[in-house]
Amino acid sequence: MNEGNKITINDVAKAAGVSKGTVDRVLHNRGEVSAKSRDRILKVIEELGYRPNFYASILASRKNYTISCIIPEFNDGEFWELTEKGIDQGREYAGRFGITINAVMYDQYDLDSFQNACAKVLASDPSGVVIAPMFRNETLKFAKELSERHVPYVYIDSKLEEDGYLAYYGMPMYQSGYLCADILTDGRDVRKVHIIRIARDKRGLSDPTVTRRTGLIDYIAEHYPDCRIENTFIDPKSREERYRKLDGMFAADPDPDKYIVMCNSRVHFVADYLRDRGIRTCRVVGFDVLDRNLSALRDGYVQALIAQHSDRQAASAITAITDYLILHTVPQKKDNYTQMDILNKYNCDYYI
Amino acid sequence: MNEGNKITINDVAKAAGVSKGTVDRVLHNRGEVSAKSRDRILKVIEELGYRPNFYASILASRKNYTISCIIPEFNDGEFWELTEKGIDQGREYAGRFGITINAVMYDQYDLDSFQNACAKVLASDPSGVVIAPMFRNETLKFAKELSERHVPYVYIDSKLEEDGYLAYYGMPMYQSGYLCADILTDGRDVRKVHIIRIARDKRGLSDPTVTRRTGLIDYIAEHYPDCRIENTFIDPKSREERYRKLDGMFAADPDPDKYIVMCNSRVHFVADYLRDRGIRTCRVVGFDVLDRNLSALRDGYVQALIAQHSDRQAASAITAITDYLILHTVPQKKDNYTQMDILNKYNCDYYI
DNA sequence: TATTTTTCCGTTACCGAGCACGGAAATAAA
DNA sequence: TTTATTTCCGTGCTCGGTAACGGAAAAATA
Repeated sequence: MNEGNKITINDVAKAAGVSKGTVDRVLHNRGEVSAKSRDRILKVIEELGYRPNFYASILASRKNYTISCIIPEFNDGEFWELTEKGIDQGREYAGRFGITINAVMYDQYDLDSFQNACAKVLASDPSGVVIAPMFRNETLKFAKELSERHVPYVYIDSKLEEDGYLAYYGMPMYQSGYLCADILTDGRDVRKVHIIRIARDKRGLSDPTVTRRTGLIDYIAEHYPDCRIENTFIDPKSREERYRKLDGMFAADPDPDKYIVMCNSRVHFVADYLRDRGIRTCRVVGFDVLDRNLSALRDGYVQALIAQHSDRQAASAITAITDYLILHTVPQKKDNYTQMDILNKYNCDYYI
Repeated sequence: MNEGNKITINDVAKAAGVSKGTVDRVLHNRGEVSAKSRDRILKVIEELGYRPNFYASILASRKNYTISCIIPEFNDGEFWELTEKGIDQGREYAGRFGITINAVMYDQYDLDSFQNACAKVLASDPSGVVIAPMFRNETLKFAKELSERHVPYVYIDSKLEEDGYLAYYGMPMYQSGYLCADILTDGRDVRKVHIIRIARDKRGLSDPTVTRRTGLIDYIAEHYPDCRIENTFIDPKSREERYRKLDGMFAADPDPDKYIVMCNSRVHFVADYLRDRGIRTCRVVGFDVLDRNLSALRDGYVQALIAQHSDRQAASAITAITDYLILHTVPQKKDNYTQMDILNKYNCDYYI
């Protein structure tokens, strides 16, 4: 609202008995103001409820703000593509305030790559940072550096156990696993659940879906104490390997009505297998709205997807920093858990 | 982006060999410009890719834009409350551009009240209008008047079969009914579905949920050809009357495992009844996230809710008009169907 | 006390656009 | 041809801040 707020910097100056130059100096902590007039001006600002007009401000100051976004690199159709879309949305908003957004990608399986990305961003002297962290220690170090430089930063996707960040936007991981189990079992007489997991070759990598899997397992334990859980590891790089593993899984379990779940966005691997083998008797649930997952959903090889608007997470992160830089406002809530969307073949086409 | 775009009105003036005053005149069609220089200026603007700086613009022009929102009035906890929240969000966005939002409510069961609201809005000479229409003919008349005055207007919730509107934000009603039926039946052996409907005393009112009910019925017919559908009408004003009707319904149908659905936001009526009667054997599905519906969901008297972000619809509508007024941009898509959210007890707490 | 150095603050020229005002040039009327 | 009207356009002030510049007053030093 700009209505009653017609108080300008000149009004403040007049009321404080100084010139607007002096008021501007205290507004921006530019020094060269005596303690006495500083206090007086501050008091007047308070009393009058002065709020600077940010159009005038942006117009006059030829500042060049930059927000850097650090996210994992990706191929077409992969999870992080949606995040990049959100960055584009954020760019549009921030662009209106003359803020430049630049995205820096890293290999989420390579620590060096992450370090490089962080170093590059630090070197570019950003006004704000959005980060999707994958390596705990490195991120903590990075966050500390940002804090010391008073650079605001926002976590997306996941966050760390420190509290220097301006905000966090992500999904409640544990609950998403719990929810997923509920949808998978669907009140039926479930005796066994197959969790398909990605075989991770490199050690020392934090698996972001472990919390989710815990939620899943807890639900099963609470609601289906007699239900067995079986893990099958597949290789994201090799189709043949995957098919061999899944063939093995099907051979070992004679029951054709299987309950299959994946805790990450790669459920299309399972769907492809089922399609090729002509298997339609399984109930399959996975996560995230990749194109390949959606078509599996439409074709009936996947019954449900749990989705999150990771685009909105990124966009909100950029908006938060923009508002912080321009309007000097802090997000209403620091930790923002985005909703968990349940998609099936009847509502997925309207998911935007 | 404002980066490469450093071309100012002065650059244009210089390039066209006129003064900025003249450029400004053609920019705002204020006349008093010869056809010759007009064309030249237009050409230069095109060539240079000039985009006016809207900070400067807003700062200089002391215009007073107002957007009026016409929605049904409501009591605490009712459906339209969420829309009003969205209006507040929109107000915050629009407020940044010095735009005032004012909401005008009407009695959705009273034509006169709607007419009054429209007349009042027209009299206030708004810069833009957001409307949730309930009365077809009156709305058409109103829309025509707005078109003639070149006042942009946006439909929310539902729209009409004319195309003068700037945008529309709402739920796909038919599909929501279809989806609802899928969730209600849930792949089970359903023989009978009870639709609980609100008894409408006044005639001539368009029931916005009729399309939704059609989708519901179509799904049943396609997937459960032998399933019977039974309608029960209840009175929103009288609890006793409702209980009598529902008692009757339960008495007439001996099967305790009933499938019950409501196509509007009042499913809490059913939940209250079930709670009071201690009935936990039914599967109940309804619409919209009222507080009373949510607690019914948590307590297990309702199994699922189909929700829409009607707050975002309103906020988007206001954003669209704001951007149209300030940035002179038109929404990417004219018809925007918001996603249908499936809520159960495990994800409803994260629905925001 | 005279001089140098700091501290502190007012003045002023912008930023990019909107618009009122007044006047020159072109046209119409005398 | 002179005068009255139009048509058309440039000038200059404004909006609310930003920040460089320079100078007066106060403090420090000689």
